[in-house]
Amino acid sequence: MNIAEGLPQQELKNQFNKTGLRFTPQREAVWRIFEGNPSGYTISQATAALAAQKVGQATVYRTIRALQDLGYLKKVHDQNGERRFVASRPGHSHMLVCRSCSRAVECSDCDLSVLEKLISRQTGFAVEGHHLEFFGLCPECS
Amino acid sequence: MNIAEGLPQQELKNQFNKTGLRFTPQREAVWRIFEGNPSGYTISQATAALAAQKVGQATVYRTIRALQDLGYLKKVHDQNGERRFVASRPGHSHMLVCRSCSRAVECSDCDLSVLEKLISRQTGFAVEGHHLEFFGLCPECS
DNA sequence: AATTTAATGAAAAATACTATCAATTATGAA
DNA sequence: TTCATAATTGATAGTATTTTTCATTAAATT
Ligand SMILES: [Zn+2]
Ligand SMILES: [Zn+2]
Ligand SMILES: [Zn+2]
Ligand SMILES: [Zn+2]
Repeated sequence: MNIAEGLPQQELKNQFNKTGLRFTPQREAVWRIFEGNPSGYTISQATAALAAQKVGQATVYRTIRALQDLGYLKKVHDQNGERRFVASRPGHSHMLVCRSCSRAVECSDCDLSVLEKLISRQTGFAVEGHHLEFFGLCPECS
Repeated sequence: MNIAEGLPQQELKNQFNKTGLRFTPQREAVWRIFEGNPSGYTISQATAALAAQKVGQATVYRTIRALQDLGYLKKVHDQNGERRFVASRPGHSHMLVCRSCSRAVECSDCDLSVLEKLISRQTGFAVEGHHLEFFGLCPECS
């Protein structure tokens, strides 16, 4: 329902360590800018913001990928089709993205089983999953 | 329900002309490779395939964008996250993409109104639309 | 402390995409 | 047809994005 605010750094550190990765100051810096901004960042915005904190470009790319893999960042598309990354909880969910301010809210309600069965019957596909993203206006922008 | 096969070239020509564009041999060549392949192409696959037909790279980019704008190509994501373009009918629809062969099938059934209302109530967002993509195994790959 | 392993970042390399523009091709009016 | 007009093409150059390399640094382990 809500984006990952106030996520204990410890959880993230543990998740990194679990896979043999280290939760370095740079990686923490990357996480912090995302955690603090519900509108997320495009890659170039993130590299710009983090350059000011002396985090190198390659590290930004690598860390965004790692956070994605761990499920703490999800990809969304803003109004003009640009790809953004926003903080999220791991696991399946859907994102709502504001077309005005790009604020993203995570939503874990997911009942597409009826639709999936219908589509499965109609097409013969064995449907295994989906990606679903909503867009509209957030409460502030309405 | 089904991808755009056997689409009369005339319809496409008319759509191009309607906006002052010409349906040139190059554009027809681009359309034909997509029309003939339900798995679609990544940009680089398309440029490679069309280079063999003497269609330049810039023309491929331009034509893919034009076909997208007209609604005859839609963007999907294959199993390893790569962006592909596949033939489609204009208008809102959802794509099912096979995780094995990338075959895509278009599905126009769309009843997310209940879910959208639920999410709207829960988040305060004025939901205006969505992007939904399914993945699984096509009949051939099952 | 010494050893091992992972991470960083500057730079280079590889890819992806866009813009330019002279030449070509289509369209339509006279 | 002929001429003028407008759109398209594609080679090339330019820009942007992403990945790789690798010497150095930092962290963890013994
Ligand atoms: Zn907003
Ligand atoms: Zn879902
Ligand atoms: Zn398949
Ligand atoms: Zn829909």
